[in-house]
Amino acid sequence: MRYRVINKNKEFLRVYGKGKAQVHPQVVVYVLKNRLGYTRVGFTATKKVGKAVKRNRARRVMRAALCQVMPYDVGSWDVILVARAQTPGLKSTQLEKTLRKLLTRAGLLEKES
RNA sequence: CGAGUGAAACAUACGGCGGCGGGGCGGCUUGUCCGCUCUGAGGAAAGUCCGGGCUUUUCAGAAGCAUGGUAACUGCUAACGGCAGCCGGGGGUGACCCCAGGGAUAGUGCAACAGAAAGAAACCGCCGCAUUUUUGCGGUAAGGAUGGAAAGGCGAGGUAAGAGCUCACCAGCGUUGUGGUGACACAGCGGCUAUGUAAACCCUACCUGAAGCAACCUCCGUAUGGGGCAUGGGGCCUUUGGUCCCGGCGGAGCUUCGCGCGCCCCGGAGAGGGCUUGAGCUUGCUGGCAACAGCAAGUCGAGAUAGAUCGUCGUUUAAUACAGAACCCGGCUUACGGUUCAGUCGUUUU
RNA sequence: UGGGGAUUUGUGUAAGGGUAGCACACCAGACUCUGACUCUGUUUGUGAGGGUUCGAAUCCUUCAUCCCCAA
Repeated sequence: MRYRVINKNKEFLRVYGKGKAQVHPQVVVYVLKNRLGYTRVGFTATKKVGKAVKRNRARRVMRAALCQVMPYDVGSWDVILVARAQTPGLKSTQLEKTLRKLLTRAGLLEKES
C-alpha cells in the first residue's frame, strides 16, 4: 500500500486555486475535498528551495514525515505539501510535529493526546 | 616541523528495524495487491564551452562563395578548439608550472593627451657660411625635453660638428652549409636594417548545411469538435441546365430501428516506443619515450516520468565537502572532502 | 531537460579602444514669512576573476545573477 499521487498540472492548479492553505515557515499544506473516495497526495519543491539536491531532499523529508503522521487513506481529500527554504535542512522528526499540527487544524486528523 | 609541487585511488563506513524505483519468480481475493529474490546516481551526473553517434529536414557527401571557427611542429584519436612528445618564449631559489605561439617588406586603419616629430622626423642644441649682431641659409640624430614606444645597443676610430661613415662584440634580417621527419638549432657570408597593434579590418592554410529526445516514430480518435472536397435524395423552374432544402450508411421518404462513421486538413484528452551492449568495463601480455594501439580471457553495472537511495537506533577517533542520471559517448571548464605515494625549498637535530 | 538574451549611479537609458554622459530622484544653497514650483551646485556607477593592448564599459575567456522560449 502506498500513497496515490497527484501528477497532473491541472490538478495542482485546482487545489492551489480552491483549496485551503495552512502556512508555516517549514512547510505549506494545501487541502481540498475530492469526490474520488480516496486520498491523493502531491509534493512540490520550487526553484526557490535550491538546486536539484536540495529539492530532492525536501521532497524526501516531506514524504518520510507524512508517512509517520498520516495514514494512507483518510477519506476524499487532495493534499499538497509545498517545500520552503528551511525544509531541506530539517530532520523528518522535526517536520512531523508541525505537520501533525497543520493537518489537525485543517480537519484531516482528529485531536489526540 | 613549516611552506609549496606533481600523481593516484576513494569519496556518507558497518550492523538491526521500517520505507522507495526497476527486473524476475510465485500466490489468488486479478490489482493503484501480497510474498521471495536480484539490482539501483557522479568525479564532476553541474556549466553547456567544443567534438561525435542518433533523428528529422528543403540531400547540403564533389567544387566554389558567404558566415562562423581554429592556428609553431610531429604524432594519437571516430572526431575535436582535446591529449602526448618536442621546438620557441616566459615565471619560480627549486620540485615544477604557464603561453590564441601563423603573417606587420600584400594592402588599409589606429596610436588619445604630451611631444619638434608616431614614419622615412630638425623645437632647443652642436657645426659651417653669410650678416644689419641677431637673424637667414645649409649640415648634423652625440645631448635635452615628451611618451608605453623616438629610428639597432655599447665601445673605439673618424669628423667642421656628426652619422653603421668604418671596425670589434651583441641583437635582428636575408642567404649558404651541417644536423633533425619537422618546428628549429649551430656555423659561415652579405648588405647595414622603417616602432607597436592582426583577442582592428584583413591575408594564408584547414574545418563548417540547419535544428535538436519537449528531436522523432507509432497507437488511440475524445465534446458524433471545426473547415473543405466528393457524392446521394427530394422540391421548383425558363429542363443536356439553374436554384432551394436535406445529409454518416442501410432497411423504406420524416419519426423510428439496425450497423458503427466516404476522403483530406486542422484541433490533441491520453498511451507506448525512442531507453540503454557501448568508440563499454576489469585483468594480463605485446609494440611505443608517451598519448595510444593490438591480442587473449572474464564480465553486464540505473532507466525514472510530480520523477526512485531515505528515516531511526547502535559501533568505531569521526562518519563529512561539492553535489542527484533524464537519449548516449569523447574532452574542456568550474565547485569540492579527507587519505596515500614521490620529488622540492627553508629551519632544527643527529 | 534543451535553446536564446541581458547586466552601466537609487530608477530608466546613451557612449567609434583614449576624461563615462542625459533625464528623474537624493543632498546643499538661492528665491519665499513657510512649503510647492523655479534656478544653481555637489555626490552617487561599468556584475566578479583572468588575459590581449601603452591604455578596456567596449576585444577574448571563465564564472555569477536575472529574464524569455519550447509539453
